[in-house]
Amino acid sequence: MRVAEFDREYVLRQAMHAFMQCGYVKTSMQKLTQVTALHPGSLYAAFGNKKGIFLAAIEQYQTDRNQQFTALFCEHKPVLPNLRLYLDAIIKECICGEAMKVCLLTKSISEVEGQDLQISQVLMANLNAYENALAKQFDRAIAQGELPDTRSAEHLARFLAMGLYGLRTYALTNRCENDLSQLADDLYNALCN
Amino acid sequence: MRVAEFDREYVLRQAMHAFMQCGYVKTSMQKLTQVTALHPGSLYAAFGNKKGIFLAAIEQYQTDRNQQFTALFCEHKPVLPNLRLYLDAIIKECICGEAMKVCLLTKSISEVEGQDLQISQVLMANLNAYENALAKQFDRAIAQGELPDTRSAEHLARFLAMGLYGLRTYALTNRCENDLSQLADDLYNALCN
DNA sequence: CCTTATCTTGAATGTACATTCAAGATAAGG
DNA sequence: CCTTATCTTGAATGTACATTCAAGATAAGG
Repeated sequence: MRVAEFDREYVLRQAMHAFMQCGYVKTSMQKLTQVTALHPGSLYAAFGNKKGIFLAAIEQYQTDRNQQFTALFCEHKPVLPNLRLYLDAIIKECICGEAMKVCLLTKSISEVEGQDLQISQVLMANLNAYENALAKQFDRAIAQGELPDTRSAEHLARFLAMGLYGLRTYALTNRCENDLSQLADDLYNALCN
Repeated sequence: MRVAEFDREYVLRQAMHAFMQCGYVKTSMQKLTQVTALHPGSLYAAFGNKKGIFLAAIEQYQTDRNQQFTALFCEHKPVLPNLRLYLDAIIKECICGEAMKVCLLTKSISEVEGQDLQISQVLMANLNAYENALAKQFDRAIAQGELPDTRSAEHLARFLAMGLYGLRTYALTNRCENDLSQLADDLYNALCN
């Protein structure tokens, strides 16, 4: 007879950004109450515990990323130019100092791998889904004759996923835009030549 | 008039493995006393605090990796076959479930980036040194005619570094040896073709 | 307007942790 | 063998943290 007041998406996006900035362990409940403007009791009522908040934030992250992805790789258009745009967008994220420069999924799996099986499995599932989404695009590119069928779509997707994980990590050591753009070019050429 | 009893290298390697497994924050002093078989007082006397232990462990890690690297890429031999061996060695590390499957430097920079400037800078410096070591090898490969000089050694080193960071992260999501070997092949071909 | 189920509040709790320190142990110099 | 500087020991300390819970607030149904 009283309804929850907060905006779940807003709360989860705030939590998501905190986790991207500080990681899972280092993001304290106190910090989460600050960024969400919710009191501990409310957070625990809504999500159970810190792990519950984290898992819900991962879900929100994946939802948002999916939306961004399907908006860019819209059907009826050639794939490769969109891939270029996608790479450029990622470079931009890497350069701006914001939290979005990291991928919550890869950052988190690197952190919790070997510590929390449940979280690891959720992250692996999400990353595999991402790879499959990439493969779908390569499938389309091959079907439309944009790419030869010498390498399978899965093969290409795997390589691109690896490259993007590496690109984001590399950007932590070198934020020179030229160097990063060149790496994106190399990646593109390795896939499309 | 009494000399420290413990073996510094042994202690740091034990600490190093703990940090690789659990990360910086999640490796407790209690865990460090366990794996090093040293009491808190001794660790604090020797390294100041937890951060001091971590920085010393990073130094040990870099020393060990350097030794492994220079042993493999010995002078007087062609570079490219050694690069292949190096890639194979990394794949092996990724597949075995040990702590060595992660790179302490990239795992740590992903964890502490934005939290501790001093540690970040040490890690960045070490990763840049690694990239330079790779560039040196490509320099030699170009000079010996193993590679054309269409791309600079720095350029090739940057791409390989990115690829290896990505490969290790990708291996956390997919431990299939065939897939990883294929990725290593792709990486090699992107550099050498 | 009143009831009541549900939500919000924030102080209180217990635990895990990094760090300290005083007492005890030990090896080198004499 | 004795002295003493340094090392080792491990219990004690204070802090940061995740979580709980009882009291207060609020909105929907009647």
